[in-house]
Amino acid sequence: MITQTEENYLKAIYKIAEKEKKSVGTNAISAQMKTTAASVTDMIKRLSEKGLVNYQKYKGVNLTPVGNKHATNLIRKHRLWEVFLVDKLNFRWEQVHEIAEQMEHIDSDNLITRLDAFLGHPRFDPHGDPIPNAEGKFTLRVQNLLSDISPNRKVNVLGVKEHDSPFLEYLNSLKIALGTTLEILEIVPFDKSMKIRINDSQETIISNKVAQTLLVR
Amino acid sequence: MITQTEENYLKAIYKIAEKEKKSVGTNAISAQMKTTAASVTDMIKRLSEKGLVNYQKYKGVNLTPVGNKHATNLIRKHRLWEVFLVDKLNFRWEQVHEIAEQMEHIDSDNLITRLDAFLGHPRFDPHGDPIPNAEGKFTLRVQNLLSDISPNRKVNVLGVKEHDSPFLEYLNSLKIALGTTLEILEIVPFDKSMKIRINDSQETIISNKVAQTLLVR
DNA sequence: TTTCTTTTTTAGGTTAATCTAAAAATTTAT
DNA sequence: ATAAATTTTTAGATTAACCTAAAAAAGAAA
Ligand SMILES: [Mn+2]
Ligand SMILES: [Mn+2]
Ligand SMILES: [Mn+2]
Ligand SMILES: [Mn+2]
Repeated sequence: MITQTEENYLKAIYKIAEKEKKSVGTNAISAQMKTTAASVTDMIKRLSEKGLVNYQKYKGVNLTPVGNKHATNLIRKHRLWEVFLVDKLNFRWEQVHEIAEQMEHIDSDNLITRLDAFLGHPRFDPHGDPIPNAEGKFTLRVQNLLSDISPNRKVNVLGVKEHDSPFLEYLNSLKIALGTTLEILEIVPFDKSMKIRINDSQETIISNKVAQTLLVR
Repeated sequence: MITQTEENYLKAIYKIAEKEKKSVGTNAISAQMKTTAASVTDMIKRLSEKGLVNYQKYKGVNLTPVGNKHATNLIRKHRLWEVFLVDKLNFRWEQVHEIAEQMEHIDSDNLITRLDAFLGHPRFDPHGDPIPNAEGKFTLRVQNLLSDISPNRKVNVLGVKEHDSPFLEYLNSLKIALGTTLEILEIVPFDKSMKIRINDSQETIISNKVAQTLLVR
């Protein structure tokens, strides 16, 4: 039996390990989970007892194969529920993350198998994130950060790296969504801000920080 | 903030109060919740602190209006999710209760409003139980126990009073579902068992205990 | 290679939710 | 009305998940 709290820790560890390939430190986890380092040490011991992480004092943790499987399954459930909320219940992309945070803990393999079929086996969620299959394998895709694209090129928005509601609402206000076409008109050398044309109509300037959160091709 | 455990207690108290109109005793709750009487006393104090139940030592509890609203809302969520599982994900009626026990705790009014619309504002769940509206009002309906119907009458199955999976599977094996027509052919005086014809075809004998769990009109 | 800084762990404590065993109150039976 | 049976509460523990403050280890800088 894995508790909801333990599941949240596993997901946090997975997400940190995703970017920093080395072993995951106590402080990084406490930041992600918004708890104290002391609480993390407690929990790490419990996860280690249960065989979900490998742990050596002062050396940080790594997910075991079992822990990794569990973490990817949580991500699978989270993203499938997000698709459900957007495709079937007409939520907008900035509204679904919080609800999916709760739904991902529902425990029923049968439910997820059926949900996946009901949704037509989606491969990406409403933020463009890949949905791992039942074995935990992710679909790979050619994608770049908008910030790495050179001027005078036209690209399509595939995803966003930030699920934060205010950020997504800002994109809404710019009429940027998944599938939107962006043409890079100009890059200001000083701060790397970009002048872009959105869907062949309005022109705007976006900061480099924003360009770094947009995945395109 | 109401915890999942507190929610489960509220629902238990509601269900007990539904049949026995007087105040709900500690033992009745401990039986329903499968805990000890001592644990119930602890929890009752907490619920009372939070204004969800009225409590006097040794006198049992009653839901306050706030507690009652919360309980009916849980039942609303539980039953709506059951409809979703059966109508949209093609689960059978004996498979959904356990999953709905988990889903009923998802906290989002917006979600439930949209789910209700997505399902076409259903008024009854897959077991024939009424779904309270957002204000907690139940649809009333003319219905009787099959055990109270006299011979030579034809009735329709409206609901079942037992959600237990083995019992529902037994009904499946008899080809009895919601909407099924039953004709009472004969009642054995000794044990009140009934000879019935199901959907104008097979004849069977069912015990009085079974006849007492079937709601018909 | 000391010394300073940061990270991590330990020590000790809290709250929610549970338990068993024993005491107290209430209800039922004689 | 007293005794017996039942119900309910209290007392005292346990476990998960958290916290603060202090100690210890590891890493970086002087
Ligand atoms: Mn999300
Ligand atoms: Mn997402
Ligand atoms: Mn149910
Ligand atoms: Mn039901």
